[in-house]
Amino acid sequence: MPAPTAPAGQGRGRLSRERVLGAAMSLADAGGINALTMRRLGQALGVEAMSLYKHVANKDDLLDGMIDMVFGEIELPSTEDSWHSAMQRRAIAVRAVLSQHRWAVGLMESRTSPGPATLRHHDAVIGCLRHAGFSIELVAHAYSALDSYVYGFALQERGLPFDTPEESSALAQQLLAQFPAGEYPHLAELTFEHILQPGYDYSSEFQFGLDLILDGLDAALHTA
Amino acid sequence: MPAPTAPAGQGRGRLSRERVLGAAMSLADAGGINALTMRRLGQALGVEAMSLYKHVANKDDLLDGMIDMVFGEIELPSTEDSWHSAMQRRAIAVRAVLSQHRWAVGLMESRTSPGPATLRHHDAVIGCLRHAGFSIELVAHAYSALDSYVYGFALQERGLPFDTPEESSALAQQLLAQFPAGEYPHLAELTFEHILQPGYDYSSEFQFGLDLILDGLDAALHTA
DNA sequence: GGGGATAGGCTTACTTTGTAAGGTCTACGC
DNA sequence: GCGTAGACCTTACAAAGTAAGCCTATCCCC
Repeated sequence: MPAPTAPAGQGRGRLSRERVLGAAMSLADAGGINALTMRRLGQALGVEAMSLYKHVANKDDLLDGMIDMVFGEIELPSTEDSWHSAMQRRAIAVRAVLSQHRWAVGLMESRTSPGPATLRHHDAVIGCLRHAGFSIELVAHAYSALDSYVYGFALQERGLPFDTPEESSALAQQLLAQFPAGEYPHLAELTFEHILQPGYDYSSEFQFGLDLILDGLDAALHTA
Repeated sequence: MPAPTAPAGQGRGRLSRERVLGAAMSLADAGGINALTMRRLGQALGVEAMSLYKHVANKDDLLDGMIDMVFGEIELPSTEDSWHSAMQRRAIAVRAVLSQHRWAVGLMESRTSPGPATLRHHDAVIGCLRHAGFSIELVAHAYSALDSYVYGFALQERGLPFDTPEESSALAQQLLAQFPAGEYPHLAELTFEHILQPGYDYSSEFQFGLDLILDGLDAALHTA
């Protein structure tokens, strides 16, 4: 009686897998993956925790769905660009998405049942490289190298204590101050003379390594 | 009265931070990070869970200690080799350690208080590169690129459902069989014609990407 | 040697988590 | 009108981390 018909609008309407996944992502984005509990998720949706189980099988299924949604946010590489720029754009897009959803990198590991968006994504990337003349073997090499780098970079970025360079450098300074003078000279040098310099931003390191890999693949493609 | 003096031998003697950390690593190695609970850890040491708190501040501290122990297992790069082979050896060593302690990659992220072994390790790597003539900036580039790759690779490796190629391929086959024929043609091609081929082993992909990065650094060093 | 301090281990108990089992209510087809 | 199905709720339990406080053996100083 209170609820009219709730024509699938925005707010209080019926639950659905999509709404559950979306709310779960918001929660995790805001408070980290540990802030995502079934009870809190229910609360965010105005519902009891157990009601969620009508829409996801269990928490693992929820996490699987979230990962697939993350992949869904990544634009598929087009086969119209050169493979080089397509892969560059994709790498940047993946990193962007992973740094927006910091919880995602840590999950990729254990989830072993890829969803449709994930599979579509992989298929498109492989297709792009095959299109450009990569042998199957070289595709495997390339994909492994690129993804390892991108995921690893995201992992490191997420390890940083805070988001802005200012906060980060404050923390590094405090950390360095703690350990015995002269104990780690090279680490200290790098920190003081580079990382703590104004304007340093770890995220700008991404491009360097990416170019290394892309250029190397270029060479491999042409000598093959 | 029952315990004689227990002269710090091997088994039932007193606890210590080292013994606790060691047992925690064994538990995590054997059953994954989720198998590591304070109660089970206590049980493994013949002790109640709460007793552990005399030796570690809390579970986070325990995890920090474990990570530092992992770093402690990695041989420090010597400055006697060429930087190229020293970095190659180090990368391989890191990967080996991370694949022996699969739980470790997933933790690196969130831990932000490095222990002494970790700091020593970083210092030695940076020192090795500086010794070889890398500018501070290039050291930062190089370290970021190498570690991103190594960690990312370890992350992907750990995502694989099972350890042996046989198990893995069985699973891939089963997975592929599930999705609609022709839906993901490139992914299917790569899987059937490469990954499922006898003798394929993902771990051998490591070297390819590593060489890409090392060779690229070589070039960067010489053009600088 | 005696006495008190200390440290390492134990007991108990509370909170938070995922989720199993089953109840209730609402809407809709006959 | 009534029964059936699906969505949501209530209750309950096991497992986790850990706070608080107890118990006892060891060790140190007089």
